[in-house]
Amino acid sequence: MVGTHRNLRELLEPVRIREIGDAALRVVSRKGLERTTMQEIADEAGLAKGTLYLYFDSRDELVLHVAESAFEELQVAVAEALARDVAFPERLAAAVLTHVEFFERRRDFFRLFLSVAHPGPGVERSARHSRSCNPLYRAYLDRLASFFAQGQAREEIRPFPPDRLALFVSEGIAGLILRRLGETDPPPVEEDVRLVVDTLTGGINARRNP
Amino acid sequence: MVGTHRNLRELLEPVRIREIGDAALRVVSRKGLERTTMQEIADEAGLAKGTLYLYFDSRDELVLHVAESAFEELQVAVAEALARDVAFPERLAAAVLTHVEFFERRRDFFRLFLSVAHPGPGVERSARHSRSCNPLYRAYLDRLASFFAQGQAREEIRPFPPDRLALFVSEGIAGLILRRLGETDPPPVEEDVRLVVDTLTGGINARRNP
DNA sequence: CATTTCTCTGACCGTTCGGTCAGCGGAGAG
DNA sequence: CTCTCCGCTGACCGAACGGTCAGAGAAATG
Repeated sequence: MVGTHRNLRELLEPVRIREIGDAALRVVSRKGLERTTMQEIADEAGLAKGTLYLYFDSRDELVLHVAESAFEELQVAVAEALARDVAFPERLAAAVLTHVEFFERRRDFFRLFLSVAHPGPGVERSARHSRSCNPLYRAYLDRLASFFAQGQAREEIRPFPPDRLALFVSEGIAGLILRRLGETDPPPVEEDVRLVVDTLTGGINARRNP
Repeated sequence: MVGTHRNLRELLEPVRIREIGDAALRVVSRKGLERTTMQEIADEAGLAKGTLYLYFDSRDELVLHVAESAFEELQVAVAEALARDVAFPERLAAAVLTHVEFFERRRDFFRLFLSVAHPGPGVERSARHSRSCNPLYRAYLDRLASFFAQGQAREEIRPFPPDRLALFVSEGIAGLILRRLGETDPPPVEEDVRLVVDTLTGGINARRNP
């Protein structure tokens, strides 16, 4: 019967895609994006290399798919924190906390996040690795920038270029997270979050009147 | 005469090492560290690939040598700014300015700086690319951290963990520089420097009484 | 049972890269 | 002019990677 075949394929394909994607994420988190090979993803997924090409046209397409999924997850989490209708410093704190906690939960995604955020070469494109996922990081930064712009419109924060500010903050946080992931026993999340939030809200100068 | 031969070799070796190192830096700045090949460095230096191996044992050793030279140059520049005996915010501003200007002058080094700063893989070592240059970035961060620690001893800045603060600031600045290098017409250096310095000294909150 | 129709496999291919080495060619010595 | 020395060359090698494809093998069909 033909219907059975259709059902099997339609049921199997999403499962395989998810299996392969999850395996890819695990391998990337261990080895970094550049050193992740199709063979290793296949081994991790318990499949043969050729099978990967039944569900993805190329390595780049696979990476792009995984990156898109993970970025969307991050977007949703941070957007939720930014959307709460509370005072500005609280929203900022919530966003930073969400950000750090997200990568604490999804350690496997952070390496991919970094690889996507920092485009490999400068001018010369045409890599064998996906360059096309940059827009994902751009979109992520834009959301943060518009948050700052919104605060500036309400005259709650100083008129720095919002995109520059977003970049500075985002990269600073990413640096802390990267360090955390390398530490066997990182300090509590709240400590790093407080550093960022306090610095941003009040600077690093000692309080004259505590 | 034997002396002539000795002189030639002793004179030639440092020159070749410098030529090859400079060529490597140029190629890395164009293509990124991962995509820089020995063949391309050789072409850039006007030599054959085999010649590189007369002066360096391996690709990793070449990269390490170039990274060490460049990091030392950066260290000297920033240390100089940090050493001035002026008030704290001024020293900070000078350091940030020096940092940004250094990479504005030495664009060719920044890509290598990034590759060295962010260790490729997480746990698994044994890459074909040099992992041994991480200490260079660590040393760089330590200097910045001790600057903050010094300020804390004088109770001029708040008691955040100095190494964390250094990391946050350093990565934030690096993000801004990376953006600048990608822009065809970046804003003046002073603008980005002011963003960082003002944020660090006073936070991003709008001044209540300007 | 044979036949058809799937998914899945892993040996294989072309390419790229780090690294090697037999030998070239010019400069100096006799 | 010949011989020796030596910095330099680039063809070559093996390893590793992304990607392919003929066919194995299970499952459904008759």
